[in-house]
Amino acid sequence: MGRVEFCLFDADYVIENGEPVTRLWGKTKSGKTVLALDRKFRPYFYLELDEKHIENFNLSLFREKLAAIKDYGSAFIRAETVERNLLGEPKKFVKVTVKAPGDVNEIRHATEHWHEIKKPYEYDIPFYRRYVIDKDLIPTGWAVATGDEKKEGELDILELESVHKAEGNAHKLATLAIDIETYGEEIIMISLYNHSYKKVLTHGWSGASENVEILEDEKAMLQRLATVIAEKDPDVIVTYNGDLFDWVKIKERAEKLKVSLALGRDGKAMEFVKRGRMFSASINGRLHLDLYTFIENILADSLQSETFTLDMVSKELLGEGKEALEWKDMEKMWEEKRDIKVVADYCLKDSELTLHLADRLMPQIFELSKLVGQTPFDVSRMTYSQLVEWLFIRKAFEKNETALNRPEQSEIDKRREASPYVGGYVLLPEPGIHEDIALFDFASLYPTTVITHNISPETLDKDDGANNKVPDSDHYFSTKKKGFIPEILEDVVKKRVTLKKEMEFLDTSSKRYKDLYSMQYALKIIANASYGYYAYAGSRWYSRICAMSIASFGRYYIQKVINFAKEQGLNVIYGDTDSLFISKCTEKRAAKFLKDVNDTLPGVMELDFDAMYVSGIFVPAKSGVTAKKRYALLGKDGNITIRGFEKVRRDWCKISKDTQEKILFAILRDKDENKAIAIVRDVVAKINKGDIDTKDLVIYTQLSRPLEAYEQIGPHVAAARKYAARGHAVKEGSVIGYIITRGDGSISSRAEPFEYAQNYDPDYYINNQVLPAAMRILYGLGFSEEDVLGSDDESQRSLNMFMKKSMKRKLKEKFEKFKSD
DNA sequence: TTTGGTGTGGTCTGGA
DNA sequence: TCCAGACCACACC
Repeated sequence: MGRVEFCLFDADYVIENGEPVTRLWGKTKSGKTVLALDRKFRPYFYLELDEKHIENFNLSLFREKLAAIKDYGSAFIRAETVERNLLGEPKKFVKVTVKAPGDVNEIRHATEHWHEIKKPYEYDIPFYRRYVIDKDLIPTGWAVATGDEKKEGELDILELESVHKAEGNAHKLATLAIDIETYGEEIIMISLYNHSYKKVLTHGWSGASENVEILEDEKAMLQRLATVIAEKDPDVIVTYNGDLFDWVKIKERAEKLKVSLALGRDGKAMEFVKRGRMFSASINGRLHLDLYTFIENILADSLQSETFTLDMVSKELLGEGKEALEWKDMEKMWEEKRDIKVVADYCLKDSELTLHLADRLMPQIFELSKLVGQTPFDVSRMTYSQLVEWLFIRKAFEKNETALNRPEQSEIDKRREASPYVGGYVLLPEPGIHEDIALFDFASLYPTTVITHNISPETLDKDDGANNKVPDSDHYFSTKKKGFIPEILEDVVKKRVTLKKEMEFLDTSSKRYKDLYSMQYALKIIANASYGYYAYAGSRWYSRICAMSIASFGRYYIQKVINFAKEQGLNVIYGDTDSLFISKCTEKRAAKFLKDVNDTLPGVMELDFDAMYVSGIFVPAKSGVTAKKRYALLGKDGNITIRGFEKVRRDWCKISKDTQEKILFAILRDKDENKAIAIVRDVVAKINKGDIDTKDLVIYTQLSRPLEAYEQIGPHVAAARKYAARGHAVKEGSVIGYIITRGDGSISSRAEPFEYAQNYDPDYYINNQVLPAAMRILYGLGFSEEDVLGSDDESQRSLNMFMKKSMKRKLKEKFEKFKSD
């Protein structure tokens, strides 16, 4: 009997002789790979008993009935009655334990309409996830196991006797990044990269180059891939879009060329596992991380990249992108079998960047994995709602609560039809330039509201709740017992506060700081997503009333704080949902205000001081009143924080974004309006002259639906159609980069995918791009287009196009009115 | 498979 | 030809 400690990095199961064997994949401190097998654990689910029949319920009869289900007789292992909570209420269930995972659904369907049964529960928890939850194991954390050890080939196998979670130090998983290049159907190159190994596999051309290994043909190259993976034996294989591209291609070609790619540690081939509608590439015993899915699902909102290509994301996250190599040029090099080094370097760079991204993102993924309690393979592919949901499911087990069922499609449709409820409060900003701005915001407003007011489906309208009524609503929440979700969130929020406190005293470049940062970031993601989860149509713990109540409390608190500030004679200029801006404020005054406010706030609700800003600007919207959600703030360090303006939107071209930013610097930092005007004139002149880098003219817009589904053909749709016509894959979610070219007809008809654009329309870029973005700032400061452009004929012509006369008059009226208000 | 509501603004479309 | 409203994307929190 041996005892092994290991870092648990993946879990799955296989069926042997019709019975499931749970497999835990781990890595010991000394770097040995462990495969722990549990042959005892069995799948189960619950059947809630109908109250009307509980008195007459006879378990032995029930067992007989179960045993009589046709064909499944041998599948049953146990049926027992258990008491557990359902939405906080104790209920009676039959726990049905079956032989194999595949039996669960069939038996559930066979039994759910029996008269003594009210409803089945927890029948759709995948078997290995059930295992990890029930055994209280923490993936990417440590486990200690006992059992009989044996060796099977290279693998150390442990026939599990027992397994528990354990405290453990940092682990060192061997990571390898992979990337391929294709030409038509064919794979022409594969690059592999880790910290001590760089290799490019290719075939069919000559010319030696560093790190390049030339194989006889594609088949030999794929075979070599298998041997390299076997030799390097990585725990983690990282790709960028491997689920949808690299592994799909590799599998296709391997099948076509009849190469067996036994990449798994159990000798099995890579296979695609179904996850909802998508498929993920899975290699047994190795963790395949596809960074693209993680970035798209979780990080996208916090990135400013226009597209989430490896190049763009690497530039933003690592400060280093790819070498510029045109697709067409690369194809030519392959066709002519020359410049092998150029192509090889290019391919190697992809896997290098992928590895460096993994170094950066794996800590975050692993922390999420620990927090949610599921494997990094799964967690790295989850959306926000799934992360929250799986955390809740795990906590439900711990608290003897029954996990609620996923809604049926009909129920989802019904929920989607519900009209929106009222959300956050946005205070109309004071227009113009302000100085000495203090910015405050609530620390996690919605999560702390949930905790403070015990907002949970099972506390809703329970007991009397007289002292816990929702503002502007008849609903209330019981305060007698802590709710299921408030309890979870309290844990999350408290942990995060503790981490942030420790971080304050650390050097931001230290290892410890970075670890803590990843941990608090994981907690933040969960806390922030939990509010939306209540109102999400696909949610198990769906409660619109809870969501509405949270928003209502939120409005109450921010308005309360705004009013309090005003009573104190402070100058509130703006606020959005959980924040407020106060101008003409000193740091000292801000500190006093903060303390006074927090003295009045109940529970864990807390207002935070964000920072002092030297100045800031709010400008009029098209409507004539000051625009909400659009402003710029000048920090003490001379940096500018820009929100909402064109500068931060991907559907504006770089030249207009940069121009707008320069203007904001000129106005706020240099306080030089003439400089701002000169900037605009200069850019307009350059556009007219053709003195512009075409890259700066590209407008990026995402397709939010399939190409055929559009009622209105906007520029990005028109460009996408042309792109598709040239044989490119265009689908829902694709980001189209296009340029508006010269000619007659609508803007859309002149939108060309930027790779194919032959020219650009200076009028469009002046009148519809640069000027609107620039005037957005300058108009509110009293400048007209004439002031900005001067009166030389060329500019005037542009100007007249920009502002049709009637339009000009109307806007001017609105602006005058707005100024006098 | 796409957490919620609030808000701005561009382009197209079809009726006057 | 002009214009309002619909459609659409993307920001903020």
